[in-house]
This record gives sequence, structure tokens and C-alpha cells, in this order.
Amino acid sequence: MAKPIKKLPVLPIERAIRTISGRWKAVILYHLLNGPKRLSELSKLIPSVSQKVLVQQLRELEEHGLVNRAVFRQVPPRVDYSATELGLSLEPVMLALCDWGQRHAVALDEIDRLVDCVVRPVNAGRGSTTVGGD
Amino acid sequence: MAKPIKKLPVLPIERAIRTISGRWKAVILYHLLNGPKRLSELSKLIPSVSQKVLVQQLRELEEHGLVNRAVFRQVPPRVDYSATELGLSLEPVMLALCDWGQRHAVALDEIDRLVDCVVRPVNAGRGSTTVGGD
DNA sequence: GGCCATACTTACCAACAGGTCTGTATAGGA
DNA sequence: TCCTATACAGACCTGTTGGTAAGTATGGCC
Repeated sequence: MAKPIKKLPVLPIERAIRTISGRWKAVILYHLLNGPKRLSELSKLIPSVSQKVLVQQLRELEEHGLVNRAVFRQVPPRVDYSATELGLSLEPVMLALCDWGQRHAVALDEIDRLVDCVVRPVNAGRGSTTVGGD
Repeated sequence: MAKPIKKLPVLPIERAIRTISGRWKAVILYHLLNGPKRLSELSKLIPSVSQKVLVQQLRELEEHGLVNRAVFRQVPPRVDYSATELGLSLEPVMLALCDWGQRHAVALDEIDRLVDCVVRPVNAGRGSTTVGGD
């Protein structure tokens, strides 16, 4: 496991928040919780993210041990990004955050559209969940 | 409930993360979970925070409905900051984040010192928990 | 050789975040 | 009047972050 280049806080809660608080990180992780993805796939799933920032955040997530990057020797180039065990362990935390975020929106009367907090497929029916950033 | 000036993301998880991800916010909230505090108290509890940022973050937490600010008509000026019901509801989420943050530090072999994840007094004995930022 | 698909990298810039330092306001007490 | 305690506000600066736009590398196919 390579040492993260970007130093993380010592305080556990600050550390946790820092690993997932960069732009698009939560969205990226959400998609990777559903299985490995290529860069091009993630680009299509998150249309509003710039190539540069997508790569940047993936690299950071990788550095912090949440994401694994698998390079295939082929052309066109193929790189698979997948959530590590550590990354997968964030799922309940992300769910808790999502639930609270909904509660927050309701409390502040800012419920334009209530997005379901589903980070894994519950069954074959993909459902109505859409995550693409705000 | 006043509308927050700083617009929050629509996506619930991004919204949640944004409300607690500013500098010192988690630490500030941690202290307010233990009861109302004055600015000077918070300054003493978190020695490394600058006056300006402390006030700024408290104002943001207030704007986002997590913190209540009570002004007393007296001199010296007295202002009490306390966690709102919404803010208090963050406790389990913060605990989950803290637990995960510890797990993360262990997984990356960065366990200098394991800080306990206690956000409320468990009993009369205050214990060994210390939160002051990194 | 040109085109394709994929996965990046680089230069540049605007906006933002956090911090230092200085100053202001209030009433009470010596 | 000066000092005290408390709670800010404002000017300024540095470093970071997110994004736009353009470019590079690889091998396969026509």
C-alpha cells in the first residue's frame, strides 16, 4: 500500500471527511461501489465532471487507499478503477451521510427533489436512483 | 429558519459532507455536542484555531442550521453557541465517520495515536478523549 | 499515413479557503 | 480616563482547488 502523498489529518473524523470531501469524490465512489469502472465509463456516468478533475480525484482516492487502479496491457488503453475493501467499508457511512443530508434538506425546506439514498442495487430492478452531481 | 447564504449541493451526501467539511467544523461541532459554549470557551478548547476562522465557521454552521447562536444583552458581551436538534442528529454520523477514520489510519499504517471516538460524555469520568485538531 | 479509442498530462486562470494582524464596540470598575 | 473582558469585523496575503483548453502516447485498422 503506497503512502498517500497528500497528508491526511490525524484526527479520525477529520481524516474520514478529508478522504471523501473533494469535488465529485462521493459521486465517483458511489459508482465504484457498484463495481469496477473504466475512466470512460465514469465520464459517461458523471457527464459534468472534467477529465482532469476526474483523473485527479481518482488518483487521490487511490492514494488514500479507497480505490484500486488496474492497468491492462492493451490498446486502446484500459484502466479499471474499483473500490478497495477499505473503500467498500465506507458504504454504511455514506448511507448515513446521505440520510442525514436528506433530513437536512427537509429541515431547511430545500426539498426540490428527494434523491433516494441507494448506493448498491437492491435487486435486478435498477430503480429510480440517479446520481450525477448537482 | 433563515435561508443559508452559502448554497449547498442538491445531492444529499454532498450536502451533508459540505456542512461539516470546513476547517475545524467537526471539532467545533464535537464540542457543542457536549453543551452550549461561548466563543471564548471554544477558543480555549481549540487553541490552534484563529479567531477569524472560528467565528466564520460558527456563522456557517449557524446558517446551515446545525448551530444556534444566542446573544445576551450584557457586558462583557456574551454569546452562546449550541447545537440545534439538527446538529445533534449528526452525532451518530460523526461517530461513524470517526470509526471509519480510525479504520482508515490503521489500514494505511498511520496509527501514531489512536484517538477515541467519543462525542458525548459516557459518564462522570471525563476520560482520556482529547480533540484539538491535528 | 490517417483515423480511432482510451487514458492520461500540461499550462493557465479564477475562485475559494484559511490564516495573520489590526482595529472596533459595549458597559463596568478603579 | 484607562483598563478589563468578550465578541466580533476588516484588510491583506498565501496556498489550494476546480475547471477550460490543448496536447501526448499506445497499437490496431483501413
